[in-house]
Amino acid sequence: MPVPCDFQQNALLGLLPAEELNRLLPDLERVTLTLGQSLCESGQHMKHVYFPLDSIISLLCVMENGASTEIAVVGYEGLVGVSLFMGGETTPSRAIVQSAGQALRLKGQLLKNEFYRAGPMQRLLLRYTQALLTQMAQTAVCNRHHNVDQQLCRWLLLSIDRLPGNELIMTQELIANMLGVRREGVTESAGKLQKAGLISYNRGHIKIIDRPGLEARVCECYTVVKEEYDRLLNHNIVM
Amino acid sequence: MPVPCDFQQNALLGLLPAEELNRLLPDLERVTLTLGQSLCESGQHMKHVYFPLDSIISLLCVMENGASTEIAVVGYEGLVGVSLFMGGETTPSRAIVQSAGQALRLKGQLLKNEFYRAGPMQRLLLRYTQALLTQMAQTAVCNRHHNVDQQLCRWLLLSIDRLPGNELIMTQELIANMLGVRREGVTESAGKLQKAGLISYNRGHIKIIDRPGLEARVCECYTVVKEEYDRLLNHNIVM
DNA sequence: CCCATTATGTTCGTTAGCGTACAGATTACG
DNA sequence: CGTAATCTGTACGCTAACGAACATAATGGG
Repeated sequence: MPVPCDFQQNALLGLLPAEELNRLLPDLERVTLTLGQSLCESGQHMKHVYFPLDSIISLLCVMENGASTEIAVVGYEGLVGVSLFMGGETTPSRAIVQSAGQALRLKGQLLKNEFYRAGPMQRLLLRYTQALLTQMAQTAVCNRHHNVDQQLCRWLLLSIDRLPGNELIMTQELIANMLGVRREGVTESAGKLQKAGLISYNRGHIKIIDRPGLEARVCECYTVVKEEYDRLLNHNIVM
Repeated sequence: MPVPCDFQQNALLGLLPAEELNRLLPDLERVTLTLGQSLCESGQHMKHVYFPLDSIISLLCVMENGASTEIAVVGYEGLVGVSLFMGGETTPSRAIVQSAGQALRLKGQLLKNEFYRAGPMQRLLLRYTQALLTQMAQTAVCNRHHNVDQQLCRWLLLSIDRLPGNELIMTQELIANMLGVRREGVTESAGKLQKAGLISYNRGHIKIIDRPGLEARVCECYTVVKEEYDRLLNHNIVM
């Protein structure tokens, strides 16, 4: 008897018609992801795709000298492993667990089988991939034109949107890696936000106190991405 | 009697099996694109998709204040309009003709019909979209970590790879818009390249003199993108 | 409880790129 | 041909972010 899976916590799975969902359900395996765990190294084949529940995964572009930048973030609204059904099998980016938690995983081949039925699952995954495209594009322009203060706000909001509570476990060092800036820069920006009473943190625990305040400071990039996700994945879709 | 179309100039079309190609051929319409022409405005529905032949199209992310950054470039190796078959119909980015020339265009609905046959065309377009994802991701990290000199080299190489000759028609002002930097910054970087004997230009005409020299100066981002395109689109693919 | 480890705070000189302003130089066009 | 428009070159002060170095503070394992 299969352990009951709260698949609806993942928005993509929740959008699937019952028929498709029932086909997948027996093969969805619940796993616990730990902070810093790698789900996918650059150029490596993935055995599984992951549907996060309350965990968050960062997609990072890592350069030869070790410097990195987050190009997208994936939570309950998405899945990790689009390259499997897109046909390339691998990607040059890494997938790192940014916030520990649960996810449902599925063998890559089973996802591909479902995808190639060319039914609702395919259309859903493609729209999700387009949303991911938008997030990457907006990250590129944000990296170019906005300062660390704004980017930190964006990053905090994107993260907290994908978590059940209002607290995240994350050091400034790690945030700096994600944003591709210095740790000291994050310390300074975070200090401003704390002084303004928007967040409070100590040693790897960041609490969001005044979310509207953060939204008032964030650059447009956050909103653009959020609205595109809503448009592509959140409304009544003819499957 | 249809005008013969040199469709093979477009690599995507050239990779299609005869059957698929013959189905599309009658509906491919040759058009001339002029510098600066917009093929797609942010959030607007596209009537057609475009398969560039010798033209180049820039995908730009434009912000509220008018500042912009190029997030990807499309030439003979690709097509403009992935959002049509990805299901979102629109995207928040603009598509601007960066180098005048010819393209084949196809009514959006016809492309979608072909895509939904779930055959070789679908698999090809999806792999192309993944290549585009990589280009965007690498652009994001390049914007973060590399200086204008390196980015200009990358931009020049990406452009010249998509052109028949070794000359491009492009002012420094426009390059600055693409890279999302000041015009003066481009003037300075281009001056260095000219002094080093790698390029020569005057008033909107840039000639590549020493391509290996450019490759020696460019950041890894160029190579990563190029190799990923080759891997995804250039080898013997089981259609 | 102590000490090694890890996280955060602060400083300081350096630099790349910005914004602005303006001066030549080339082209387009009436 | 001559004037306006466009393109390119150069200069200058300013700022955000960098790199490096070091201080303080909290945590956790022996």
